Amino acid sequence: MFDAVLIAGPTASGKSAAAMALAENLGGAIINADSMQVYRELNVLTARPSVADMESLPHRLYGSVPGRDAYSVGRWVEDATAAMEEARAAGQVPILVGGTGLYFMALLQGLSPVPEIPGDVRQRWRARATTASAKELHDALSECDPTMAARLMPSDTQRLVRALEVIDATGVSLAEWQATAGAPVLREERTLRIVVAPEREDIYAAIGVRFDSMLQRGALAEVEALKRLQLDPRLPVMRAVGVPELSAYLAGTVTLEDAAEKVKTASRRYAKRQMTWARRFMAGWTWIPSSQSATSVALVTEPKPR
RNA sequence: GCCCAGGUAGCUCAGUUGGUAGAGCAGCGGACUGAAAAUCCGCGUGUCGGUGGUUCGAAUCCGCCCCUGGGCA
Repeated sequence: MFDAVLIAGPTASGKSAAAMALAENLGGAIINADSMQVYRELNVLTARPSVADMESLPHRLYGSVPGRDAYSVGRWVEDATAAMEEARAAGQVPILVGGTGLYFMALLQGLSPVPEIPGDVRQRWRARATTASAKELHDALSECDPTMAARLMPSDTQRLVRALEVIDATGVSLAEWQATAGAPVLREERTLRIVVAPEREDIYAAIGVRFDSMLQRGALAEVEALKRLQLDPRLPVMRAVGVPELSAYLAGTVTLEDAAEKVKTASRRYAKRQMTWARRFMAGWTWIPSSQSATSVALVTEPKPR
């Protein structure tokens, strides 16, 4: 049997249904591998599994983190590792499903052992990034860490900030930290790896339909409740696809129609990025092109248990 | 029916005194190690509504026709 099953794929591809089918067949526990479905406040907008689904089969790491936290790959690897152990202890096969490619990579390759950056250092650079231009950040990085400065695009604010906080807090270049490979949590050959990837036009169509139904099921109320928490707009929850767009509508800046179009566009672009990632890093996985993934996945699992 | 304003990239529109066209958005490709649903990089040929004409040369000037919007009857 496998140590774990990994199911990746773009948004609205039908991964969750595939995971459900598999979990049922194998006696598995579903573990979330999606950076946004972990947030408590985001439910309909992130297409989290329904309450009925979560009750019928074991699910972990869904809505387990408060939006005020800035979650991270590092924390997820820890959480997922613990969740997998719990599943195995209960005699269940861990089935990790989600759209966050980086999370799967971290599990399979491990994360370089970069020390945790103190909150105040982190805050300082992030605050700095809101006032300083990318160019200024890049200049600052060139001063203290020319290696990373040369490696990064001078416009890549987010990575510049990361490089800055690391050199600032540890005195060592992020390049140097990353030169040390991390320890994989899972051995690739002991996993079943599946990419659910329907035709692009099918995904795009599904995205449109799905968002319309999200509106029906209370996406607006969800964003309204989130707004009431008055969280820092830079936090990950606040940047989930749909949150900024629907907030703008609630603030009266745009019509609902325009906001909805924007959300769909953002989702399409996200799906496209996910596909790029999958082509690059998941080439050796089992690709299921059909959107009838639930049944296909069940078939894939039968042939070769090794 | 007449008058006016338009018809240029999938969409919204630029296009100076005629030298065969370019922005934004969309779309496509790519990068990716603790914010990753993030962040960033790259890609612009399209009967310039149609058709005749003027000209060495027409998206640009002229005629006719078609379509859209507005006005007058």
